[in-house]
Amino acid sequence: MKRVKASRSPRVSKRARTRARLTEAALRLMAESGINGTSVSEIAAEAELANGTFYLYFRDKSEIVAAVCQAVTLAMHNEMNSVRLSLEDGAARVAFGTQQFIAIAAAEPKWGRLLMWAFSEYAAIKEDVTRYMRMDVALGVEQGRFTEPVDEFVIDTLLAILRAGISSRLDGAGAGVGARAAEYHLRILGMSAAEAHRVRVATNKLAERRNG
Amino acid sequence: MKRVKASRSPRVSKRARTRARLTEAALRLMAESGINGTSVSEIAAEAELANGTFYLYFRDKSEIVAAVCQAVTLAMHNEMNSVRLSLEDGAARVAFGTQQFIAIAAAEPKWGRLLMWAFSEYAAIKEDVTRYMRMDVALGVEQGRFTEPVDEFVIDTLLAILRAGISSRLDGAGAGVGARAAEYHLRILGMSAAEAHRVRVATNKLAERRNG
Amino acid sequence: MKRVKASRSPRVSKRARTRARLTEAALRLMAESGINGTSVSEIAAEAELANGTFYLYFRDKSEIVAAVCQAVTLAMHNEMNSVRLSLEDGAARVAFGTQQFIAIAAAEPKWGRLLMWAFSEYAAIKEDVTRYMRMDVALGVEQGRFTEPVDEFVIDTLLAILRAGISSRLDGAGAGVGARAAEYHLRILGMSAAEAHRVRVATNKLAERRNG
Amino acid sequence: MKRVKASRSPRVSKRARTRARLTEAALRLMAESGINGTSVSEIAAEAELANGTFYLYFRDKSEIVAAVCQAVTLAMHNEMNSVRLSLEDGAARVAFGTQQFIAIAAAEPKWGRLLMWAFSEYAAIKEDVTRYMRMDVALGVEQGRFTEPVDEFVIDTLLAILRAGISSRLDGAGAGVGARAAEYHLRILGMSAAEAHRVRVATNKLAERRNG
DNA sequence: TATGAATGAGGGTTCATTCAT
DNA sequence: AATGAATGAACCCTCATTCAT
Repeated sequence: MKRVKASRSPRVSKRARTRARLTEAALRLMAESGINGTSVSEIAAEAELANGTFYLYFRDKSEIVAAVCQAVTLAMHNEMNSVRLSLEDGAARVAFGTQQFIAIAAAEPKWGRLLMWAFSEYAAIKEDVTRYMRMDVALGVEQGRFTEPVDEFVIDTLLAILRAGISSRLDGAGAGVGARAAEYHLRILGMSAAEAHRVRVATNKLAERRNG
Repeated sequence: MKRVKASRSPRVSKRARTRARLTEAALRLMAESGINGTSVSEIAAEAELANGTFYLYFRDKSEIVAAVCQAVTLAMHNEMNSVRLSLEDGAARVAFGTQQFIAIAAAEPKWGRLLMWAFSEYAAIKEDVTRYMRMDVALGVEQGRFTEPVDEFVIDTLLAILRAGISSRLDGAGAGVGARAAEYHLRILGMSAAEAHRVRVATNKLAERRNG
Repeated sequence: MKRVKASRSPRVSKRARTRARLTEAALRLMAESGINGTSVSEIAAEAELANGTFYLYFRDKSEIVAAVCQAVTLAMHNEMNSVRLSLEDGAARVAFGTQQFIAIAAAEPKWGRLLMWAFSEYAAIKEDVTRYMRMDVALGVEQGRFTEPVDEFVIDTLLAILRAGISSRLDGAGAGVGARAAEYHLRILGMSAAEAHRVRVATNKLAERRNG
Repeated sequence: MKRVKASRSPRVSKRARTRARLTEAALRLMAESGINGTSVSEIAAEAELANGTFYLYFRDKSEIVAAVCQAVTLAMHNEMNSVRLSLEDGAARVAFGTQQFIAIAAAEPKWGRLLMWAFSEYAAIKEDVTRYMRMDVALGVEQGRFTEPVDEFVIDTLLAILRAGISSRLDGAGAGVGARAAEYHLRILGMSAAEAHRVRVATNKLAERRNG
């Protein structure tokens, strides 16, 4: 099981460790039961801390929600960054990022499920998730790979598709869904279905080589 | 002794009027604060009724949620049906339906906002909303207008885009968003951006003629 | 199924018939779910009457409880009176009455169950049930059949045993329980176990003859 | 960090004290108004605590009911155990136990009244109360003191008599009722009235000697 | 006589948050 | 830094009873 914040190394202060325990506890519970479905007391209990201790680390419940969501998206970005940033083609980056993001959410369902809840119950998640997406799309636009003028609504659409992909996979759909979401992203950005398919397949091969 | 038509306002029974008052109150409040964010007492108060009266009309809170959501989607479908069903081309129907659905949600923001909340907090809404969508897509597929194989994930994707469109408009985006969402739908279903654009524009002209 | 108040004969006014419908409905429901577990609205619904109609026949809920309990105990007394009153020996009457009361409660479980609830939730039932008991015991005392001085506590004890007997039978115990309760009654009143047994057996034979 | 013994009143933890306050409040109120007739809010108020505090100590209302009933029956058993267990004759034990149980219920009317309600509204009380009774009866049977075959119905009958005895005393009857209930128990178990009387009187003398 | 809509107090329960220790 | 007891408002829901028609 991956930890959002690992390392009990002496480097990390006790305060930070306790905070991490709370964050991890919250992640476990919120992935299971949703954000509104998880109470502060439950989080404290899961972290083996007293009720009131929670408030020494977070001003209120919303603050830990933000922390958990940031931690998760950060971890997911980190997982995909090394390969993703090595791709020079913006279209390839978009394709890879989408696929990978969904794959990670499926491989680490706690993260995926938390995201799903967060999309519903914590609006600010949008910023965290779209950060990488905006960069890749902007790169592709700059490179003339996309014909669609890029604005907020395009990003919203891409995000909506990403979300649908994660949801599908968590409900049991196969990995193909990730590939399709990637192609849909490219189509939204103006590529034809055929072109999008070609890019996505090529990206996969490239990514495998970099990964292996 | 039941009276068939004896009340001062013979059109609607008192029971029906009170029920409507509750449903409308619920719609107003839920559009504003969400489904979970609206309490039964608030609904009763907004309808100027006593707390317990609510339960003479709905078995529990979930029942009024269902009632409100169905009422809204039904109303929206009715608003768009006459023109939509007159279109013979499946692609045109998809384009028109999407655009129109978003337009209605924007014109009647209570409805739109309720839908947004329902997407998050009332899973069953999906069935109500996708009903027309499935029909139009199926028609287009039958007519060979779409190349994308249609399965649950495609529908989920279309729904996600629809949702993004409504959300954008409620946040102040202009009517162009509806048109774009329509084109995105067609792109997802396999059409190129250019083709999608052509179909959508043609559909709009046709629809205007039918409407006026 | 026996009716507490039968006869829809023209003799009986409509008012009385409606009242009876409410009483019977209440009996059915209260036997099933207890007195506190049965709401006024449920009673009205079961009687196919409107909610408010109830209050045209009973001042409040407690009044129908009393009515139902009286009706049931009256019916039970009537069922056993013809044979019981023909017995001249007070001890025989006690034995027969006890046995018969339990037998009736078992044969008409609605009645039995109502009584069990009433014992718990409607103190006044005691008067209704002990009426016959007091008479029979007094007769036996007068005849010198019982040595135990009779006071309220003896009656309470006999009632408690009767109740235990009904409860047992409703829980599935066989008819033997009624016979034993009868003997226990006689023992409480001062007879030895052997004597009590003899009287009870003789009474049974006698009663059968009168019955057949 | 848990402190083993640091509070100003080291004897009992604050938690235990608050729990006791709730239990005692519940006992007071339930003795007065019955179990169903006592609300959680009333208990909290009587204990001078906030409504929600109750749920830090009991999962739900049923839990405090069980706790109160167990506490009462346990206390009553403890009060009578030292003498009762010193009696070697099963019949004496039954006689003493019954008398004593009723005497305690009368001396501590809160306990008695709670029991009366519990008999009606909390079925599980039967097990708690009959525990000692079953042991004593079994002992007497083993010793050949009782001729009545012992089964569930006999126990139910004994319990019913015990209950009648407590009820009588709470309604103002004198201590004689306890003695009579004891004799009735023996009669039910097969002893003649005279024998039962003898045993009971002898037991009383013995018990007084042990007590004094 | 009958209806049935309406009331509103009260029930059990949850939970984010505070605070004395 | 940590505890955990305590708070109290809010939530959903039930029901005996009233009243205009």
